[in-house]
Amino acid sequence: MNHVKQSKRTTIYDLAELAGTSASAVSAVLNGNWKKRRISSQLADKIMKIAEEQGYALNMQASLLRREKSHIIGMIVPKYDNRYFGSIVELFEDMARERGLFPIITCTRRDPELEMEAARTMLSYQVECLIATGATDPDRITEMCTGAGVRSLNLDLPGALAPSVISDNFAGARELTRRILMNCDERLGKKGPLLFIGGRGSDHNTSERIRGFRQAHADFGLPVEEDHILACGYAPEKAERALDDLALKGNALAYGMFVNSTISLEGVIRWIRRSGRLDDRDLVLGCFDWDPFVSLLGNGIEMVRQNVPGMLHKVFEMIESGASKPEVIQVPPLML
Amino acid sequence: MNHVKQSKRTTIYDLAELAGTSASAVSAVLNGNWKKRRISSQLADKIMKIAEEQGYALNMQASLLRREKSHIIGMIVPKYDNRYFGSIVELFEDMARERGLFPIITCTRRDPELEMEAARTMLSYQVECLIATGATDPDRITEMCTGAGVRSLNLDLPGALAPSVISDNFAGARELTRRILMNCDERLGKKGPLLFIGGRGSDHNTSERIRGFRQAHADFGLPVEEDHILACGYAPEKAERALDDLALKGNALAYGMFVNSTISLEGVIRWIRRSGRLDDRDLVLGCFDWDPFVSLLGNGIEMVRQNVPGMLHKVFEMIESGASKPEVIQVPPLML
DNA sequence: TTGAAAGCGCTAACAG
DNA sequence: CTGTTAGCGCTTTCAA
Repeated sequence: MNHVKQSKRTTIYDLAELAGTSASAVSAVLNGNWKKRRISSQLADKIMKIAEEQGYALNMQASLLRREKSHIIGMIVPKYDNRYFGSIVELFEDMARERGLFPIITCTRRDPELEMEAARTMLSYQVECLIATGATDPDRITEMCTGAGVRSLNLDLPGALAPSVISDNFAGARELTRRILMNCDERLGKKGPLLFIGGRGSDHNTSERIRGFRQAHADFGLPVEEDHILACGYAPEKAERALDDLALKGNALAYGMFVNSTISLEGVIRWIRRSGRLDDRDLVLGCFDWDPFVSLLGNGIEMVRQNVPGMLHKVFEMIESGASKPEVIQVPPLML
Repeated sequence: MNHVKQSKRTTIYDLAELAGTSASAVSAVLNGNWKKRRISSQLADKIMKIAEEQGYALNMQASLLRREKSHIIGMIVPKYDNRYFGSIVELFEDMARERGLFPIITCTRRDPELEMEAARTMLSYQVECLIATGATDPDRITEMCTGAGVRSLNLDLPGALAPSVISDNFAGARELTRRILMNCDERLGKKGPLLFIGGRGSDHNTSERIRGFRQAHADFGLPVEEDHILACGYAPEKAERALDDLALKGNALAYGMFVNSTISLEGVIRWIRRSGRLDDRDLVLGCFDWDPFVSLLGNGIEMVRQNVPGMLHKVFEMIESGASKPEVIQVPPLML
């Protein structure tokens, strides 16, 4: 049954026979190098017409096997469940296609093993370049790629072995913190230090943001309360639980919070609504991430939006320039 | 330079030479059919070890060219910018991998030409099956696939030529409308008819939802005001403009709205905030789509969540059963 | 202006 | 238990 399917597929030999010519002529015409081969436009037209009629579709596997370059570019991405990664993927596809590349993307759920498996699979598909977005262990991926003679780049989270394009997390967090502190003062007349919540303490972005958070406090001569830094992970429930724990310990809650992602923000808002401990009019929030609904939440939540087009332009710039030195390019996020 | 890259790639011939054996033995071992070929576990171990050391990666192109089945499954999807399509893609990848298939996904931005181009490309990559999700012209895609002897399925939006798995839009919309009407009554003491906003009147889902919307009105003995059906498209700005137009025409705005997607809801909420015409306490909303932030908006917005796992299970069930008769399977959405 | 032929890396008979 | 061999469909010299 599957054999039938196979034998049904039209090949260039079929077309050649129908056109009374050779496979190589068909190949040349189909690839648009018929003027280089000085094939008569008569023959070219005839071949094109027959291909059309037969619904011919190239067998990419055969073509790529013979060709020297695959024109395939791979990307791995942790999740599709927020606007940030969604827009990265959508724009990446577009930009790749514009450049005549075929993008393949896969989601690895922040799982190091899945990341490696996905990377290996992409190498099997002969990707020319692999972009590791938000990878938990980018250097292992780079090593694997290098071993196969394939370039790799890191996006969103930096690695030590390949070029990395990331947001300027320190500066962004410092400015966001400054704004939250100002809002606290203006809206509530409070000058207390803030709470930091969300993210993984072990990942570079979170630690840079914590550094910016501390710096902004220092800029105002404010202390940072150590137990108010809650890098509790990304899932909404984790943020909820962390806030519960803090409240249980009887710690005074801050008047303002720096939330490390929209995903964590979900949990924070849910906690606020649920706990009834604080009305959201008493609380000033800021979020290092962007989602259109957040601005509609109506609490004057400050947001930092990562500059996705800016970062992807950098990525393709480096791909095109052939850069492979492990430098870190920081792209300033947009303050909204 | 690229030639260097190529020649660096280890092949099974290299491994065979290093192991002092033949390429076919290496192939068998690497594919796990060495017991079928009764290769000594000694040799098998040796080959595995060498492959590991050399960082060998299969050349999928060569493998697929020779194999009869590609194990590649394709999906086209309109957008990545909302939770619905995000979760479809994420779960689809998982379920495909669980079944030993390699998923390739591409985003076609509701553009019929891009859809066809993407489908053609996927055929070139020898997909065994193509899922057209929310396609603007699913039947053209099916025709193209059929011509190449490839199966296709429609998801989210139905087609006439292939099996389709969609939400039960009529029943969902009817129930959602009922709830909005009840809320209007309970919260505002109003029994007036609702406004329908968002979507494309030409697409099946929207027209089914409008049918459910009408039916629910009929159930209550209410009229539907024809100029209150605004199938203005999906983008937030379109919803905003449509509401502006309606207001400009001096039409009385409804007390309740049926919003056809979260994307449209963005525009609706923005319009409400901007226009100052109505405070959101005076307005009852319902949305045929789900987003975690919407429940946090605090206006008691009713939502219908499409049953993504349910739909994808149906999809894979049909793939596995080999179904190709053009029936439409309706999966009830979840009422939240 | 065109065709014949080699071979990309792999798999699956088949022949030991 | 293992190796040799014939292609999969295509691109690309090379020869005519």
